Amino acid sequence: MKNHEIAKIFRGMATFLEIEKVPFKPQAYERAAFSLESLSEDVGEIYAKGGMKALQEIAGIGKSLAEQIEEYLKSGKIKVHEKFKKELPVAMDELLRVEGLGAKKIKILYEKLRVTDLKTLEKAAKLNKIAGLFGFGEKTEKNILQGLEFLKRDKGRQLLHDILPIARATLHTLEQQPEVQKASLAGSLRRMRETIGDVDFLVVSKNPKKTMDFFVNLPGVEKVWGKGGTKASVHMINGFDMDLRVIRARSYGSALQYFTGSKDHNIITRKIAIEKGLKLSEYGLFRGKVMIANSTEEQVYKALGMQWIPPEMRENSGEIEVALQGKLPSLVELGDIRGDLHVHSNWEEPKGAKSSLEDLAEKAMGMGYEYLGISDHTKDLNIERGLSEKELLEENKYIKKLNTKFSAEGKKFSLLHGCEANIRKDGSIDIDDEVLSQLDYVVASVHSHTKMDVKEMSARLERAMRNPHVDILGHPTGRIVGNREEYAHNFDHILRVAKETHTILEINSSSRLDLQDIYIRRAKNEGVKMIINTDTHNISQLNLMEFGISQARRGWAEKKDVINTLPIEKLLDTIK
DNA sequence: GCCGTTTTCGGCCCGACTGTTTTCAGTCG
Repeated sequence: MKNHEIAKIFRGMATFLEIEKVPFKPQAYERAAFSLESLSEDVGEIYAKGGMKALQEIAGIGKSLAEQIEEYLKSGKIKVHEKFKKELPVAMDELLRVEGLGAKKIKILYEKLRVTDLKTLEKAAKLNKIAGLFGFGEKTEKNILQGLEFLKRDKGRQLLHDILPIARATLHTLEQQPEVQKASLAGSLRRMRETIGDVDFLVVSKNPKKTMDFFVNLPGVEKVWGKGGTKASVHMINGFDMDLRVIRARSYGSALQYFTGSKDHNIITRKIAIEKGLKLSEYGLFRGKVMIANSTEEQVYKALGMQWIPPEMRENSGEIEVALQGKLPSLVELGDIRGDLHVHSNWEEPKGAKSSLEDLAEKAMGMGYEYLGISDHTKDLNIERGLSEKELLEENKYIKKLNTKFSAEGKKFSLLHGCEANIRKDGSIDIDDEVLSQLDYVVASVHSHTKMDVKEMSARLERAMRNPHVDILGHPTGRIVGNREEYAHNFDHILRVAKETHTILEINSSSRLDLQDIYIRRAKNEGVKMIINTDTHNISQLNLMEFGISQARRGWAEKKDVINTLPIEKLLDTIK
């Protein structure tokens, strides 16, 4: 897809124009970049099909930008961009990551000191050359050095799974403070993004100063880098940032709406306010000086003429249009889930750390589940000591015995028995059909030979999905957030075959988060059913379900799209 | 540079904080 390449150039153009102090054009380029990135079709194809006219139908693209896109498609370059790059040949992306450095300062640093990247910046700062520049001072130079230090340890965006527990613990200690009346998570964490840049807290406090002092002295705080009357920001030793905003109780709703974002979602909501002759800020929705709505998010959205939008949807990917029409989907919730069908037990690893079937069942019952599906690895996967046909059948017998016991004890709970079979290189399954047919269900996953080309992989997945015993395609695209790229695949092809064969696509709740939200949305639109599983390898991971739920919600999935919201009989019917 | 059923011209999201250029530009979210 050329979309991202062109978007990146447009972002660069926005930066250059900002430096030149050209009014309004930077935003125009930013908007166009964002618009290209959220496009599901390749601009090359759009152009091939409909020419310049089709390009100009893309939001934020007019005559001039359409010409630039055409130029890029034809030559791989855009002249104006090349010209700007020549004028300011610096590693802009890299330098912009330094806290407090923006495009304009970077330009001065280049012109006066020939700073082109982080290395030359550090050198200039250490030689004390920055402090004397016009517009710079001692403090700025010191901040740049500290910014560079932090950048070295900065882990960048961190996994939601790692950050959420820390953030919740911090939220809890904030709530314990006697002067704190209300507190909430905000930002990308409240939207449950896959990765988190920094952690945002919102509090209402009877004593803002006291709360802020408490916050900047939390254990793990390495540096306070901003502290005013309403806001404090800290760097944590673990390499991420946390922000605290103290707000008044009466504007809690508008502040929560504002600080939850996303930025693009907010820009649109503010524009809608303007169209209605109103003004929206974190302090409220106003007509002139008259406050119209501010105490709850519901009030704010309602006054803008739309439904309250779940945070997971607030990415400016069409949610506002739908909310204005009053047609938001009713997203799947954690409470809708009746069971989990991707769970590994110690049957595959008798002396290892995995849990027994009894323990897993007990925990699942405690969580209110109606069923839990055991899906141990199968024989091709040596690392996890996958089960042979014989071992699977033994496990099957044992599970049947346990179910008899549960029912004798009057428990409304069943263990289901499946397996997570391997999809071999040629698309065959590593367990005999005869044995597969005796299980309640089969999850099939790719665990090997992931470097195939699209065509081979498509044929491989198709063959697996066409196996009549395969019910669920496990972690369908093979990605692991921040760790492994998805393998080459054609998602349209996966969807087509899944639809035809009634194969269920898994939403894996572990750090795979596979399917991704954009794929979930496409599966939903095609009517392909999904299942949210945890892929539990350790009993505590049964709790990961909430991450799969948030992923599903970010993909606009509803209860009806997710089969493990069904009672057991209907679930088994659907699988068959 | 884009956009429009109030407009083809005149608008374009909003506010806090910092440091430095004593009144505001740059940066951030």
